[in-house]
Amino acid sequence: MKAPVFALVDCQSFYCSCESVFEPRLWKIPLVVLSNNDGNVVALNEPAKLLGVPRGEAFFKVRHLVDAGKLIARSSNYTLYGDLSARTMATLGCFGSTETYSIDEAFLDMGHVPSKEYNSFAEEIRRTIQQHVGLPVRVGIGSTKTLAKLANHLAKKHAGVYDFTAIGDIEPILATIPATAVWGIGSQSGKALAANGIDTALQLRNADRFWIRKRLGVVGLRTVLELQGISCLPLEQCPPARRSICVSRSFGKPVRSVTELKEAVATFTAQAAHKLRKNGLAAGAVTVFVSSSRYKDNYFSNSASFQLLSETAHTPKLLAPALMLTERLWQGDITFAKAGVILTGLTESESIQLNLFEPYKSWSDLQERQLMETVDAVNTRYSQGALRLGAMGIDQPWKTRAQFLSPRYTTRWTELAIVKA
DNA sequence: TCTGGGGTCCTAGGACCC
DNA sequence: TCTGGGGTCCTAGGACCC
Repeated sequence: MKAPVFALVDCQSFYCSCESVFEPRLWKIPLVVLSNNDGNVVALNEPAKLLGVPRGEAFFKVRHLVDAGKLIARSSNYTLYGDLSARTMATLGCFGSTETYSIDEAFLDMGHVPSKEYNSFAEEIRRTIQQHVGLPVRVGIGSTKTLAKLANHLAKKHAGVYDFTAIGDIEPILATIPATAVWGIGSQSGKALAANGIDTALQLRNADRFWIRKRLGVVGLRTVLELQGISCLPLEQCPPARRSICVSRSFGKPVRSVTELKEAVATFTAQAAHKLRKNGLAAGAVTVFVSSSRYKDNYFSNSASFQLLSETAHTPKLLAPALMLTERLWQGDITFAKAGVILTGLTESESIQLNLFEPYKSWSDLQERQLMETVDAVNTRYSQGALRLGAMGIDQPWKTRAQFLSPRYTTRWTELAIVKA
């Protein structure tokens, strides 16, 4: 069998690029995209990096640059990014078998491409995605996923394409890369490695396997083997079933009343239930978590779960326990900054096990489904929350800030870009 | 004043079983 | 005082990813 070869294709400064596709002046000027609640900087384009803004910086610390006209900020517009991501993945799918790894990255099986053509193939991918979607992508190629990821990292400094398989001896290159730049080596593992004199990707590749196994577990061992060119992670073409669905938000302003906390949890529950139905799933348990601000003294966080009698995707059936849990978690002396809802115990909604102790009423099950289908259809047609439960509130004073939101150019007729000629 | 969200996997430890 | 071996399942917490 032919040894595998992987490409890792990722979009350059994905969120910023999505914003720039529909507002081309942004390609050339410093741009940042903010997290939910306009909290911190999650993406920067090249000009913004040159300005010295660090990723993850709290927005209020760089706000003066925006006020001075030196920096443009956008709230995150996940509707837009999700749609451009889907278009990018669809285009990439024309080049071979793919595994979507994140909103802006995918692995591609290169097995069917003659090795002499890797480079031109990668260039063709870049040209095509640029033409079809308008997004710049980079391609890294390697004999394992970990090496392909590392090659992609190098592609940032090599005109967009980097191919490890074209290089006879990669050791001198690995010696220039910090171990923490390797996929799977985070800050904690990085510390453990550094304490044992392992600072570079080359040292990691040559580290003692038994020590790695003991210190970093099987995941760490796999990383080392992959660096050695031994492929341990196959291309996953069918993503495994989701195990959980989570909707959580920081509040736009502090929440002190149980009414507001319940409104927020009700809203998150409805959103999570909508996601559930979109995926054809039903949930067996609901978890609610709440917390105060991490950045203040007396940080408080707590969570509680409720096991349902049988799996459901019916919003009111998920809402009742969620609200009950919220009342239990609320404390009068706490200022809440964030809450969330997690649905677990997910199963395909077509294969729900009936519960022996719960009355079975097929007509009401059918009615419930039809009701939810109608609600989803109305909300898709108009906007999420157009049709909602009273428990979600009207004014929603706690709702997330998004002061710099761009239009949903590709998914709303009313928000289409207008071209003046 | 203002500091994100949504996932997965692994491991260790406890409960429980024969 | 001495007190087996092996397995499963569940959960909480940690680490990682983007």
